[in-house]
Amino acid sequence: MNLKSLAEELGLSQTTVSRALNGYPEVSEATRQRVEEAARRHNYRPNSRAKGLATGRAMVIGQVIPTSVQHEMVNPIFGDFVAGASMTFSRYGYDMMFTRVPDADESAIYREYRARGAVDAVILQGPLVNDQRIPLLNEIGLPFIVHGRSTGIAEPYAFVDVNNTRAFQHATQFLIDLGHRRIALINGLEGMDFAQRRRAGYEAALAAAGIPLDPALMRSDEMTEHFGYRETRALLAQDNPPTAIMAASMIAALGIRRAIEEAGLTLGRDVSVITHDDDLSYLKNGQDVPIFTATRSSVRKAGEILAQCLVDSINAPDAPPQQRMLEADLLVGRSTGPAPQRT
Amino acid sequence: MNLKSLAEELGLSQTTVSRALNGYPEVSEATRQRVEEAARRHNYRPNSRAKGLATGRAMVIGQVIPTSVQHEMVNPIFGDFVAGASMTFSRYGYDMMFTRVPDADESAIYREYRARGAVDAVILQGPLVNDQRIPLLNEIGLPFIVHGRSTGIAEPYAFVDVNNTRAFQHATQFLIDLGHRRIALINGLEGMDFAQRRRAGYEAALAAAGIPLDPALMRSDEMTEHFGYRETRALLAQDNPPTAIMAASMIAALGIRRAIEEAGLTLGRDVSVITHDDDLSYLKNGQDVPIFTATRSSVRKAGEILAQCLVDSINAPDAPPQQRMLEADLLVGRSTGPAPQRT
DNA sequence: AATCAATTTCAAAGCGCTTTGGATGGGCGG
DNA sequence: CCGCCCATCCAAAGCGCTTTGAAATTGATT
Repeated sequence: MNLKSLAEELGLSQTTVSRALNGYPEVSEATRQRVEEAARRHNYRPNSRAKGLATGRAMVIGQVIPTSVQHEMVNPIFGDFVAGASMTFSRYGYDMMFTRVPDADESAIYREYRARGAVDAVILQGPLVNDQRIPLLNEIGLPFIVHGRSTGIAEPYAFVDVNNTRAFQHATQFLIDLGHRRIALINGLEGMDFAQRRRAGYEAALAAAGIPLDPALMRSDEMTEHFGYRETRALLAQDNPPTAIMAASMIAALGIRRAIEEAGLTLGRDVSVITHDDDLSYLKNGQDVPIFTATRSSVRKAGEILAQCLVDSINAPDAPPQQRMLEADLLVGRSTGPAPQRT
Repeated sequence: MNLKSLAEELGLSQTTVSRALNGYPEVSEATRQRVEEAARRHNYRPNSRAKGLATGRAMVIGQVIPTSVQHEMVNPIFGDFVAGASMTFSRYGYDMMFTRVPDADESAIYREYRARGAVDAVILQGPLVNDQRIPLLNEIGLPFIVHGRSTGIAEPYAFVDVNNTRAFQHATQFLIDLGHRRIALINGLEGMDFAQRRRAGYEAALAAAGIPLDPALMRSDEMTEHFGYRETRALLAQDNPPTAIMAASMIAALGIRRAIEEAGLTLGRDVSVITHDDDLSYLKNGQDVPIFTATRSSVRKAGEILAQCLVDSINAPDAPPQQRMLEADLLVGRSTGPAPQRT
């Protein structure tokens, strides 16, 4: 069923039927009713491509699937983020489209998106420090919003980010208040902007307490279970092992816990751990009482908010870019306790 | 840059330029070179919507984001599956599109996809036993392929699935050979087809060994860390606790391990665990030696294969539906050992 | 009854591409 | 030198929608 046959059946012109369905005022209420009824009866939906061609809008948001270059790892937050964003987008009639290419040459994808008119805007995931994708997108004129931020980019851009610095500063402070002095940081990849900010928060808290930084306590890599395990094992084998660990993700924290227990130590007593928790649906931090003390910020909610910002900015292209900061909650669970007394 | 201006600049007709770029024979090699050079120079790409409108093909594959109805949980395999599938699709010029709606009324989405002509085919995730989405898709004439299978559906349909029954039968057999007699099953949701098949494999192995089924050892629910933890805790508190556990997912297995260690027991010595491992990029089962003995089958590879099958079937619509079975490997790790002697 | 404005409807153009059904011209055999 | 065929190119239609500009209808006003 297309517009033409629907119009013929109703004895109306395509114009009138189109206007009736799109809520234009210049069509009588009686006619509108009649058209809507017929459309419903035939389950009529305007053809996406034809509509897009006529309006010049794709009603599609693009996203390059965020994989780390190193191990081709898909970002574990991907599913939940998309679930959140997609919820909002579908309410406004947008579809989400994903692309992944072998060479991870993202700039080529963006240029292609633009040239093909495939999308109205894109979401930029996993921003690096001084991420050159941002000037690129501005240059080619493809509207976008960043999930996260990029230190070192001067030009304005829209983003939704968690206040990582503050979250990690508070959390580290919390450990210091518990008497910890040897606090390790198991962080994400150095190049990632969020990792820099978390480290900054960690460092700020230590500095405020007059605790000198110890590079031997700071590790960063891709946030896998194995990374958390490996580094914790190494940390605990040191001469002067940490009594507490700040971790950048739940998944790494699982490995941290494994290493702690394997060493015959008890989480929250011998070693305290605070992790960032993206509140992933498949990896809840315990049921009622959190397993880990955590800085929590729902990535799904971030997706919803980001989608809303993007829709708004598409509808008001001349408005300045929206910038939203989300605060993480510090949830106290069973993985933290007072620093053990030196014997 | 569009076809028209490109043609004007070259002093050719749109027809010729279009043919040159699409590899038709009725254009001289010299002209083709000239056209291709100009297209490259201007970074010309045909507008997706215009091309789709003219050809009647969307070059888009749809997928409803697989969330469990119960807890709105996004399937943790989502990211890796998409990464795999998207790889293949992009090679053939297909984009992937995702939709998620509040009410999870998938049938409405499929009807809409069809009516809008938004996609050429869809991927069906997480099939249930006797999944009614399959007859629905056949009825509305939307090409599709199932990731998994659906017991009880008589009509033919295309699928790519892991041989879950055999995998779990072998794994259970492996435990039996190690002397285990009390083997628990921590399975996915009952309604899921894969859960039924895994249970069938488990039951078959027990039956073959003459071990009676004990319903007290069989649990099923959404495969979260907490579920694994909770049920293992309960199992270990029983009068006659299991000496081994078959688990349906790595994430559940993490909770199982937590419960075992919390009970002061040792994984692989006091309690053996075998889990299914989808080989998720962010949750590798150890580095060199697997942490868990596991039935492994890469969901990313499944995505690649499934995408290939779907592309093939789109290109040969009259061929019978493709059905691919993947075998899981049994990887022996450190989570299994001989059954402890009763004292 | 005639006029005018407002309301309602419509025909046709246009979005950017593919594809059908010619048109054009050069090379070849007769 | 003529006619035919093949290689090469093109004009125009069509995909299904929106939107412009104009026409038809209605009702109120003189």
